Amino acid sequence: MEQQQISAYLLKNGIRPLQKRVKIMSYLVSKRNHPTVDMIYGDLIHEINGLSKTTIYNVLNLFVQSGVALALNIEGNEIRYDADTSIHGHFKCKICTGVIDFRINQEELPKPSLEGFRIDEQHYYIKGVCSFCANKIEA
Amino acid sequence: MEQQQISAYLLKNGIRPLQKRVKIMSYLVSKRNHPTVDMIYGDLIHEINGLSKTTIYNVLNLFVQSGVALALNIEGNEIRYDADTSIHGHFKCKICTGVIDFRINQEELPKPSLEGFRIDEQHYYIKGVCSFCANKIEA
DNA sequence: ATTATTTTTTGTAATGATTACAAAATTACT
DNA sequence: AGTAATTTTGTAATCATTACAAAAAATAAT
Repeated sequence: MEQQQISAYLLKNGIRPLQKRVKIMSYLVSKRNHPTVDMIYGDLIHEINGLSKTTIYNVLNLFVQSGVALALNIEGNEIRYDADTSIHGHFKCKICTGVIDFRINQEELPKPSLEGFRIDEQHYYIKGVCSFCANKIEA
Repeated sequence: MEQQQISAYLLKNGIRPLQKRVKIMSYLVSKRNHPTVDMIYGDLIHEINGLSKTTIYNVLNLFVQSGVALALNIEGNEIRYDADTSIHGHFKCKICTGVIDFRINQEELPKPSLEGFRIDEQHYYIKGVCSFCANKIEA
């Protein structure tokens, strides 16, 4: 996606499209790697002059509050971020620690009997070993 | 559940049923409140003489590794523990911060197309506002 | 354009949860 | 009981995240 499109997207969601915000969203959208703050920082520090880790925290919190990113809590010690806010599941491999998406439809998700509850977010996480790592173990 | 039953259950899962382990498992099973370590510590410190928070961490990690407890990562800053290892979902209320179970069947969960992946754990979390808190807001 | 005002970013310090580790205590074995 | 192995304890270290005030940047007003 072009920076222009990113800017328009942020603006539409009530976020002023400042340079660093656009770059961070751009990173999320293009990489699709469900990064931690450290991963984003490690990559963007080379690209953005004088970037602070605090800024990444600020911007990501803003993104989550504004609904343009999801905070994934798959493992207790790290928060990962995802710019894909549509319904989908996440698989985390115990070996390579990578997180990958898998498609699910809203209709597929179980409808819990939660009478009178307001549902804001639905998260479906699977943990295990990905096929690539499973093959390596066998071999 | 009686302490005897807890002991037998732990033993069956390869965990030596030492006193504190039995008490902590007993707490999880009877309370069913998806506690954090601090919640467990705050409650059991009165009951168990000279209990250390580190012990709770050790024991819970052992429980999770041995498969007799689940670590829930619903929110990034806290791990909650659940002795119910059967398939079920969790709802976390943003207002009262409480976590409650809801029933789902294995068959209801979507079957992702993850060819060659080994699936160890499935977690389904919903965040929102529980009916009790929703009523209070309206009123 | 220049200045003033608001918003954002920065950097350091504080917080809070979890882990590391060595000593003390407990448990199991002979 | 005596010894070895395991567990628990308590403090210190670590790591991710947040608080906060100063600096910088962006926006609005003159």
